[in-house]
Amino acid sequence: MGRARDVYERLLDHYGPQHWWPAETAFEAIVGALLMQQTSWQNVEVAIGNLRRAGLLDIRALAEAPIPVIRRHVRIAGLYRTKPARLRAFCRHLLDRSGGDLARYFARPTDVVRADLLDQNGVGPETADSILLYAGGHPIFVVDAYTERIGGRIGLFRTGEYRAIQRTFEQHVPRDLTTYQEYHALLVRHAKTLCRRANPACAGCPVQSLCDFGRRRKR
DNA sequence: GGCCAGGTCAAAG
DNA sequence: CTTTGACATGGC
Repeated sequence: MGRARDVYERLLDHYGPQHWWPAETAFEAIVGALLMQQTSWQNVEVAIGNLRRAGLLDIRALAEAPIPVIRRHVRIAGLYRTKPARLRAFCRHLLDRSGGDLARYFARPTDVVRADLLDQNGVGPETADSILLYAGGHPIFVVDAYTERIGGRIGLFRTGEYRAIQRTFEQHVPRDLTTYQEYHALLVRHAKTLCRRANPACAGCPVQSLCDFGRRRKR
């Protein structure tokens, strides 16, 4: 067994299941993923609440809404000059791709959907994989800044290349939807509690000796 | 006040 | 092909 899997067990033991992504529906998960970029979840939550109250948490409604209107609701999530347009364009794409039927949209091989997602403006590897994993039910490992930082720090991989990091996890962790969802969630949870920035005292850390911030780990 | 947050994209080197 | 800058708000 690889260490990537061992780390997972420890994080799960320590924090328990996280039940991510915090979204009611698949579409909400998509909106969240698109808004989440480079912002805090708290702001995204507010933005989504705004959209919901305005009746815009709906593919068709969002696809037809004027940019300034969308902007008013999601401004709090930052990057308000790019996110609203990307959000709307994405909805329009979903519509003419599958008539807004998400189940149908995702009902294709993972690589095919992934490629289609990456073609959309504002959708990079992480956002695409988050959407696949949390909205589409596709078992694919999400690599975010925390994954790279923590994983690199504890020596799970050397590279900084997205696909390579992803492969590392997918090779050592059973290809299971819930497991992938939990692992990602646990890494975020862990980063937010103990491993944020350089934490000199990492006592009580669930990955303990592996979580050695500020110092190169010896092999 | 400065730095950062669950990135992405276009322009340089 | 790798690195760098811009994007923008809110919280600590």
